[in-house]
Amino acid sequence: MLNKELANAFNLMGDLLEIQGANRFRINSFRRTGRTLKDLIEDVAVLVEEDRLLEVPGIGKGTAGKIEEFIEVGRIAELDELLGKMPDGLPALLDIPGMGPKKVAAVWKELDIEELGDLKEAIEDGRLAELAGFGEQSVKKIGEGIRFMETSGERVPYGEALPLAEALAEEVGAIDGVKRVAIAGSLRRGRETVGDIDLLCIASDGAAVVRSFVALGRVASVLASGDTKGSVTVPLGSAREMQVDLRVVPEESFGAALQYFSGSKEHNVRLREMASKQGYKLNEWGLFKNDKQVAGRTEEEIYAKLGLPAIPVELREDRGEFECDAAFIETLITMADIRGDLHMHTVASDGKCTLEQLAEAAKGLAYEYINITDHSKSSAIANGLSIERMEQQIETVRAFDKTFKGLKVLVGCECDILSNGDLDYPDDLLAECDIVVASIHSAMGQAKEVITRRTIKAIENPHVHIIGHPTSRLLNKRPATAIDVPEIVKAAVETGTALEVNSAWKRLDLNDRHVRHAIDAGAMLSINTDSHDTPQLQQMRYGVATARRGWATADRVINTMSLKQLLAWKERMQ
DNA sequence: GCCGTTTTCGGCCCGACTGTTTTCAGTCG
Repeated sequence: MLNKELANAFNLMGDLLEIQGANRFRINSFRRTGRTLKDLIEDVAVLVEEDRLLEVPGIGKGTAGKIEEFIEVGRIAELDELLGKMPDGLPALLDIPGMGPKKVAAVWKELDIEELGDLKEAIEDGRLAELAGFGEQSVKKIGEGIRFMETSGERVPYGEALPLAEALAEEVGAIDGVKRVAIAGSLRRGRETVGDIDLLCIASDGAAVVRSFVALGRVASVLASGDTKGSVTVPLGSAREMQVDLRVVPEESFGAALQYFSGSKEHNVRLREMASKQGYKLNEWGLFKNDKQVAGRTEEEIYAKLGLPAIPVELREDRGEFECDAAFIETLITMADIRGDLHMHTVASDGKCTLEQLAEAAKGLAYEYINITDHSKSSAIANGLSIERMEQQIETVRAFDKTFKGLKVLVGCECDILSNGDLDYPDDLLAECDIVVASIHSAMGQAKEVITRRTIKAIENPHVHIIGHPTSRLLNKRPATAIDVPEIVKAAVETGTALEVNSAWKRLDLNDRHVRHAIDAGAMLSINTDSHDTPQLQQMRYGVATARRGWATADRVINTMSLKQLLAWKERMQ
């Protein structure tokens, strides 16, 4: 919580300084600190206590002092001072597309605009259009920006944005003269949520392609339309809109453009700095030495010229990826490593399909095994199985497995971790299962110590193999519980219990930063779909992307093991 | 404000699009 509060404080300081027209490098520095704090898994107070704050890249004497000040007295004097100089509602105006620091400062100083409502009034009554530098077009654009901000709302989950992006990519591919289309941006990096969709294509006549793009049937409004770039909004569902950007590049620049528009911004800034130190210039058109292009057709050749391995796109967040070597990259988990899925539900509890349907669908994915995990008795809403029904389920699945060809069907359960940390089934019943997933589905509001202790108790049960969706968050719906992730990781390392990377796009739990922490600490993972219907088995790719973002290697993921290895791993645990 | 394989001072990524400008500033990614 402290990390987040501090991150917000530093970001706000950045905003306030920007409106004031302060040194932009100082502003960037505060923003970088804000981002670092948001990314931090460890409690920043622990870093302060152990005197390790200055070891964090981007945090120097100045920002460290402010962090310590905040921890000691709960305030940052400079922030208070800045806040005193301008209205509370002003920084929020920076979020409006088309409104930058200069324009926000102008409307405040010239028109006394202090918040969004004031700005809307000034648009209505024509005062804004009269302001120097704000012509009719600017006002229209700002009005549209406000409308977009109000309808787009929160960032869109990966699993919702990707199908839309794939459909759009297909439409762009059908435009005359387009040779190749790619999805770039945070969507390509596999971020759990995205703000917009970035598309890239090869074509010689950029202007013509952009004209066709902004005229596509599903386009709601056109934000920009030039010779190489078009920017539009498209509806997502009934009430929301998403921004979609298309860039058109020639074939020899495709790799450079793909690299550039895949980001992240932070990764690219570092890469360009590295290029510049080696006497190159890097931009979206290629890598240049003395104005001569030396790379750019593929991403790989750019990284190679700069003496770097081909850094996988999921790692490009400036979280240490420039230091990792090619041998490590080879070992990162891929979809091809996945041999089975260990968490799924049938009609016996709250699933929509039968055992047979799941097994057939999984066979189609060329898996070696699946694990059937219906809910336990306390999950009444999910039609959890009583002890008697669970005993019956074990017999049913075992009998089915005997006759089903081409895939091993294991029998397990998703056993509730009760509010006191006890499991919902007795040990002797759990012992009959192949793989047991234990998850929290109740009392999610417990205090940090309570819910952490509760989970550790389940981790310590020798019949539990996997902790399902450890933080219980639902993207944009329900925040994570107060659980102390470093603590449960520590316990899981000690017992050998695997932590789940739940691949359902609404969950992605553990998230990428948690995975990175778990991997660094030596924990084992299990990437599962938690499918309640056969199409959901396809969501494995979201979990694998999340695991890659957390630097997970295949040898640390239990469902990359062969069936024999998996069962041996399980025996060793006990 | 941060940082160092030219550096403890002097840098700090780079180009496209737009609008209101008559040559460029602001915004964005």
